[in-house]
Amino acid sequence: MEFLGSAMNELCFTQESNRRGRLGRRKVEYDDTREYKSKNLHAERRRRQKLSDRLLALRSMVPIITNMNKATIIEDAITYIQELQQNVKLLSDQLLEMEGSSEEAVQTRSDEINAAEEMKNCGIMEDVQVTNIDRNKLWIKIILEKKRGRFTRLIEAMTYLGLELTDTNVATSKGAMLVSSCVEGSYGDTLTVEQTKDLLLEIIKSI
Amino acid sequence: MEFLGSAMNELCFTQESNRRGRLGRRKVEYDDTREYKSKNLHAERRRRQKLSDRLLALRSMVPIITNMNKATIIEDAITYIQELQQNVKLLSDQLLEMEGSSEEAVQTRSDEINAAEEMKNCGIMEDVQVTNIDRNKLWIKIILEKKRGRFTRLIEAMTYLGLELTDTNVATSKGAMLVSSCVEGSYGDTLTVEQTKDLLLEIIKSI
DNA sequence: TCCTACACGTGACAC
DNA sequence: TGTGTCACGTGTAGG
Repeated sequence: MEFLGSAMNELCFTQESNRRGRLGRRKVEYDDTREYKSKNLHAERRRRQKLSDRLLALRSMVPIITNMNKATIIEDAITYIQELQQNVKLLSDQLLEMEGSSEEAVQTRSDEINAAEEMKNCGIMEDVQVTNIDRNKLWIKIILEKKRGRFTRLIEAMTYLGLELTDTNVATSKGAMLVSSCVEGSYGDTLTVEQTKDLLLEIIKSI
Repeated sequence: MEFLGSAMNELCFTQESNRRGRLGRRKVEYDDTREYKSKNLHAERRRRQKLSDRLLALRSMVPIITNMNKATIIEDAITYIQELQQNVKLLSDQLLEMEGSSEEAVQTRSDEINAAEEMKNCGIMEDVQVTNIDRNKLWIKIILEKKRGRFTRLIEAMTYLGLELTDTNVATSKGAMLVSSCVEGSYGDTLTVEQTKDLLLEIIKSI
């Protein structure tokens, strides 16, 4: 049973010291003139080169390399994979938690969509009416989609834009919200019907 | 220059065919009786075993293995790492987007906290008053912390629990919300002052 | 000099 | 039959 023949003594070594780290160096140049015992020499050479290339590629994927050794490259790759897996787990958990906490918001939005549909199904349209009921006093009636916090935003906007509400009534039904109120100018300003109606339309569009 | 001496012909091969896949097989048993030319034989054996172990560990980390080859193991590990990196990027992007969209909610909560503090600083306390103004008609006054959507929830709860609101007035100031309303039983039921006050306190506690 | 890590060619298998 | 993969012992370069 023969193994590792003695014909290898003639192998030619050439000292190329163009080392790239420790891996990937080429110490020996192949001598195509001499005869080899094994026929699978080229296949083995290809196999070695392929494995070396893969290892090099793996090294390029891993950010932190402690050593250039083959074994350490694989070891670093393993720790990097573990790190990535943990990262993925952490992120997905965090994402799941966030989705759980924002479930309420999603529910709210779905409620609002349902409210809008119900409102349209019942033939109720958004509407603004303004009537002069006294000197410097207007009576307004607003019909709008019921959305969470929309009444508060409406009151805030009206107050901010100089409409003082003296008596306000709110009713909600079939996905719609009806607001009727007596308003006057915050600083005793006289309000025209057209002016106020345009103002209210602007407010409703923005909230 | 000597290379690969002929003394290796005596190497003993034993045919163990307990193959685990293709990697990790032990075809050759070491013969400690014979003499070896190289002194670094054991070191080389250790190095080979270590590298093989690392490769085995790497294989165990990667879920999908197309082949048991050394090169393919590394290749699969590379693709797995790329997959994991892409996964991390996707998840972190999604998380960032979610945080951005939930910024509004955080702002709302901070507003509510500020409102509650402002309200307490002004010496305003939550309060419920119920007065009988007519047969089957009560006048109620509620002071409570202003929170987004709380008025809507209040009206919904009152309606659901059998309180019909006939005339309602809402004012917000200094982080507080004042609701005054005339109420009667939804189905003509008579309401007592105590009953209604307890009901309102329950509602406010839960919204 | 010693030690570590590497590439080499080779025989043995497996498909 | 041939092609591909593996482990082996070895020589050598660099520390």
